[in-house]
Amino acid sequence: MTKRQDTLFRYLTMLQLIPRAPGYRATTTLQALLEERGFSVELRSIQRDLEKMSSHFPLICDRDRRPFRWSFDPSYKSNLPALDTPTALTMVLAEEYLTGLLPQTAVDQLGGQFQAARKYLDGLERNGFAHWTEYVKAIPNGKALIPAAIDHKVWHQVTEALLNGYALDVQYLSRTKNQYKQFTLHPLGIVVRHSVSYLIATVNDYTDPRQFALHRLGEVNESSLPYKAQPDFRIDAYIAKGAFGYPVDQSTVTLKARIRGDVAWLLSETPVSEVQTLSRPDESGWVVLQAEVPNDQQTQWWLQGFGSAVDVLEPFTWREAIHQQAREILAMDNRGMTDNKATSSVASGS
Amino acid sequence: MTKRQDTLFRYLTMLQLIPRAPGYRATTTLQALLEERGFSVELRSIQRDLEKMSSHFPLICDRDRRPFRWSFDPSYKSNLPALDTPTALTMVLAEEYLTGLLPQTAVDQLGGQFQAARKYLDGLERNGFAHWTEYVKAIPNGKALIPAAIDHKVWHQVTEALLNGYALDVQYLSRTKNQYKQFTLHPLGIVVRHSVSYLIATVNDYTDPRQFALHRLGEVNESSLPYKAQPDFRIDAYIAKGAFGYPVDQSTVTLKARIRGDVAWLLSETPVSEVQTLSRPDESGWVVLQAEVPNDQQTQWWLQGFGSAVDVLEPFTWREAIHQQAREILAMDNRGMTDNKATSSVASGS
DNA sequence: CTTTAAGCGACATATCTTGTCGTTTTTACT
DNA sequence: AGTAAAAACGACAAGATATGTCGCTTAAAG
Repeated sequence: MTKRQDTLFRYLTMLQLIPRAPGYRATTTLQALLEERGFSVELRSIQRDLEKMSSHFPLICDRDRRPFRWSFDPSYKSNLPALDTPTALTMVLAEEYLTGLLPQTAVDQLGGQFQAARKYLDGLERNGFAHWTEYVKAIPNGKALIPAAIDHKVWHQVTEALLNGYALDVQYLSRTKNQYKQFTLHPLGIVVRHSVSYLIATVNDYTDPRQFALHRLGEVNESSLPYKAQPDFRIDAYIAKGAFGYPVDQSTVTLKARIRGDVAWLLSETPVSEVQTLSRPDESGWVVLQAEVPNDQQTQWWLQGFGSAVDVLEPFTWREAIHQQAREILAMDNRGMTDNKATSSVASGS
Repeated sequence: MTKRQDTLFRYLTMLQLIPRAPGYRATTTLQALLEERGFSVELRSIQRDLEKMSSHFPLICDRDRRPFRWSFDPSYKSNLPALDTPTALTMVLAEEYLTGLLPQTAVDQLGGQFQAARKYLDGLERNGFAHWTEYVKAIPNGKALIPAAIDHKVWHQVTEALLNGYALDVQYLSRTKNQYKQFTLHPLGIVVRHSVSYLIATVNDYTDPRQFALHRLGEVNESSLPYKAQPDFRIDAYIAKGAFGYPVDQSTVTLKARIRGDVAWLLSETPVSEVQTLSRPDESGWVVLQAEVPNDQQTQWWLQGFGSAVDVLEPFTWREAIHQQAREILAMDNRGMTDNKATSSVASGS
């Protein structure tokens, strides 16, 4: 009956059934699971197999309980060991976050992992309990926008070209005219901003980097032209210059603000900075926040999102900027109520 | 010399060297790569191995070119096949996003995968080119806050308890008094909001769900008390009720707003809604946006973040809310400059 | 104290693995 | 086109391995 050449695959299957410690699988459990998968073997064989493999893999055996319990060393980095509940749950949460942040195409590439995690959780399903999707949730930060769809091939080609250093012949859908134009691009970098992905590249014979939204790329093919590198290009510097609307300043400023109690609560749980102090609440619950924060647009927008729940005291320029916005909003109010159309030119002058 | 166990390892190694289609590995290439890894075998053996494995794995063989080219079926969901460039890049981006969104403990659990991806990209390194970290970047959405640290064991225990349905004896660090209190929790759900994770559970003999920030949990142990389920609990409904400061309304409203050209550009790339129209820009570049959006706080905050670049026309209540905020900010201005303390009560009345 | 389920050692044998060699097919080069 | 080199393929023999089986030991459960 042992006609199988299956031993190798049984080994593989076994390894994938054993979780990392503190999870474990008893020898008898393993036998049952293997049986399920079409390997019918004596318990003796399994015992032998485990012994044998433990000299090649970081397997741990708990011999204190009688059906011996086997696990992987928890620090063993490999994708062989079976999923455990925490990991599976983490993956599900990760997927929930990533969908909408990364191009769907890219998320799909990790799909196998996520699928395995979901399958694992489905297997845990306990009766009389709602499906696990009913009690596990990630609330994303900020408003969820609808990410632009990127063609599978485009993502593939672009990443390959970038990392292997070759030029691409592309069709790019120009924003202004609604038609495709043909370029040869020399990839310099890739930036994913919110849910839009951009290829940074030089065009044809030019040397200045430009951005190309991946979802605007049509045909993409490896070019026969040689790749022209720009060894001095650094993506950090490029972004810092404000190429993506967020001039990033490496320097920090000291932020000082009065914040409402509920906001203070948030910030005590997730500080905005390593260096952050919150005063005791005053009689009406407001707190003074003091923190070292990056001197960038991003931070200012974040503050602005709190509206009147935050009163920025310093830096003064930030305070002024926020108040300026408020004045502009109110200015729009006056006219907005009477005649929207007519105000366009005035409002845009802000 | 020909130890049996080597065979298992060779098989494993081979599988991990074969990428998904359209990537491929030629038999001879495989031989060289195996040699590198310490397996010196005849080419014949490799040919045999591949044949054998292809009856157990979805391996594809391109027999048109002479050194046969082997790949995995691209739809094969598993973490066995070798990484390819797009996948590796995606993982690196994913890690960049997830760090700061999920508890570090949780991200560490996926660490092995990410590590493998980085190692893969390191291996591609082309000379005369900056390290890949220099040209691959994710710009996170919104301000990055510093996530609270969660103990490894806590995450493990909580997720296990939730999914396997048992009660937990915990020590919870009360926010008000700075001391631990002992509870028995009956897990109902888990919510990750920005970078803070909460366990939703009923306490002792009560039946109302409450939230427990995971980073405030000290000792966590499986309880000897029986688990008390709340079969009617639904996390979506719980969140929708506003438990996390974001009352979510399933209904939608028609948003109508005048937006500045640059904002319109953003929204054309990543629409805020499936149903969205943008007018042609007027003479000063402003555009009228019309979209079906969820009637929730999140959306309003998002709009507010744009400041004066967006002039909400409808719904009128939203417009009013935004203007009210603006007025409050300006009100704080007048007093803020003279005496911060004194204004607390006024401002907090908002 | 008894019973039962696992672990363990030993062994014989069917089965696999692997290097080798000769033949065939394909690719590459002149 | 002709030839040489490379790779695939089939076959085979020897040595290595895997597996069922049996009897004994050990630990937990009742």
